[in-house]
Amino acid sequence: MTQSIDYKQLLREAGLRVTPQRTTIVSLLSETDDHPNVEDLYEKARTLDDTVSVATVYRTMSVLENAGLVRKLVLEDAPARYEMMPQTDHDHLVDMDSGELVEIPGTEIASLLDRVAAEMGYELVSHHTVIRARKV
Amino acid sequence: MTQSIDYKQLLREAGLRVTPQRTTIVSLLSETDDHPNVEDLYEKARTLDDTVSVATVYRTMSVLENAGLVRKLVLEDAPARYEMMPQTDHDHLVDMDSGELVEIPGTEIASLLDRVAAEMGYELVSHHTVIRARKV
DNA sequence: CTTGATGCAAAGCCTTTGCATCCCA
DNA sequence: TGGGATGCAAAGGCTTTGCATCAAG
Repeated sequence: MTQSIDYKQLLREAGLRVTPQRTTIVSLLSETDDHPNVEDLYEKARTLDDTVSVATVYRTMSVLENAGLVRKLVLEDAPARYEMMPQTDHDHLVDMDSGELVEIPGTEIASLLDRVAAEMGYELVSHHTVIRARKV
Repeated sequence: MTQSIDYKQLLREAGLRVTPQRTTIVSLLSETDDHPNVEDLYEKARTLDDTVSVATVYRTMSVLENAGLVRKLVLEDAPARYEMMPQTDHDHLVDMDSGELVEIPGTEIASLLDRVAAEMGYELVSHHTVIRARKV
């Protein structure tokens, strides 16, 4: 059982069509610790399958996001980045000096926001928290 | 002493040049409860001063943001919105049904994020939290 | 086969910028 | 009067889309 098959199953189970392009993109995104943007993914995908187009990367990210397989990270003054939907809930911190994107582990933030939303009469659907910070 | 003068002083005290366009834009932004985007501001400004250009609105928002007078709100799939730098710290909630942007009062979120950053060895510079939610 | 997926290139949207002119300090 | 601010229009960066073709189911 190759890893490739796992990614195909992931797509299939989400009710999505399995194409070589989608399989390539999902495998790249699954196997990186980065939070790549579309250009990153496009360039890496090209080295594995030179038929992939940027349009397909964009369309695939959109499809994957709607299917709940991928999370889109919207940052200021930079193209969106993506990560596979995290198993362990986390938020993000941008190191202002290096530009690095660091994951903030834990559900502490989520549960606070959940409570805050509830207190305002809302049910939280999702949240987006980005901290900009510098190393001490 | 008119309000107009207050806005001019606000600019002057920030070390910025006082121009009719900036004064108009600051007054509009100060007197609204909305969180207008550039287009909103441009259209409103036009009704008061038909010399204002979109480019100036963009440049003014950038200048005001750098001066710490204005906060930029970056949202998904929508142009950035702006608000005068809040006196009372707050975050934002997007009502997914109405599209309305609601302010979340209090510093509870900020202090949690502050602590979280510190625990990771960082000093928080700013944070950006947007909750997407539905009315219960 | 039929319908959705893809590649390509063009278009779209928001934002920035070059340049000549203007005007605040 | 000098340097920053403005208007205009063009360009830029990221993303979406129309259309013909392709291929998954």
